[in-house]
Amino acid sequence: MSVTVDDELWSAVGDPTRRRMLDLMLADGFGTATSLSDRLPVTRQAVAKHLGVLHRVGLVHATPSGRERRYEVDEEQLARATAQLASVGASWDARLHRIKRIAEAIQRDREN
Amino acid sequence: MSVTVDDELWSAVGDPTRRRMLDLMLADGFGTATSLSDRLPVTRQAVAKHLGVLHRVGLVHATPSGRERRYEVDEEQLARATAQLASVGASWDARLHRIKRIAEAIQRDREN
DNA sequence: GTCTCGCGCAACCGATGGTTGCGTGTGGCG
DNA sequence: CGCCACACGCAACCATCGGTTGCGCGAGAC
Repeated sequence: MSVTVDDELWSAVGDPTRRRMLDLMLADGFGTATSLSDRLPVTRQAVAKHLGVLHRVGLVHATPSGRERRYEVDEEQLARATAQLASVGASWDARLHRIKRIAEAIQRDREN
Repeated sequence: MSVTVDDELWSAVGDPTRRRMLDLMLADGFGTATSLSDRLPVTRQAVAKHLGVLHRVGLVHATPSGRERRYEVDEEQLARATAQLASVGASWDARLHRIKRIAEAIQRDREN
C-alpha cells in the first residue's frame, strides 16, 4: 500500500510527449530540441521545456556539441522509472488477484 | 514501437491523487467523494472532479445509494491500465537490454 | 418537521503544456 | 574574412487542469 512512488519521476514520464521523446532518444541514441521537434507534433520550444524537466529529474543528460545540445537518456534513471511503473502495477495486481489474469491476457493480446 | 498507448487511460492513472484514490477504493471495496477526501490531503470537490475523470475513462462506475454516490473500481479497465504500464516499461526494456538487469535489481531491492 | 449531511455547480487561483516572437552565438561557406 | 543560416535561450501569452472556497439543494436521521 501507499505505493511510495516518487511522484516527480512518475509525472515526468507521465506526459505523452515526454514519453515519445524518450522513445525517440532511445531509438536514435540521442536527440536535440530541433531534431526531436521535427518528429513530433509540437514546436521546438515545447520540446525544449520538456527536455528541461527530463533533465531536472535526471532522466536525460545534455552534452553541448558545437552549436547544438545533445540529450541522451540516463539509463539507470529510466530503469528506476520503469521499476516504479512495475511496482504500481504489481501493487494493484496484489489487491485484485482477478486482475492479474486479465492483465496478462491483454498483455499477450497486444504483444507485437 | 510507437507504443500505441491510450493517452487518456494513462493520464487518468498518471495523477498521484487519482492513484491513491484507486488504492483506497481497492482496499475498501468502494468509496464516496467525502469518504475518500477524509483520507486524502485534498478537498471533497477535488476528489469529486477526479472521480469524474476516472468515471469518464471507465476506471470506476458509480451506484447511487441513498444520499451518497458509491464509486467502485472497474477491474477489467484497471487491468487494461496496468497492462499499458507494463507494455511501456517492456518497450523501454527492449530498447536497452542493460536496463532490464538494473530494473530487476531495483525491483528486488524495494520489494516490501 | 426540522436539521444535517453529502453532493453538485460556479468562480477563482497557480502550475503546466503549448504557442509565437525575438535576440544571440556558433558553424559552414563563398 | 565576412556573411548567412541554423540551433538555441528568453519572454510573453493562452488554455487546460488540479486545487480551493463558497453556495444552494435534496435526501436521511431524529
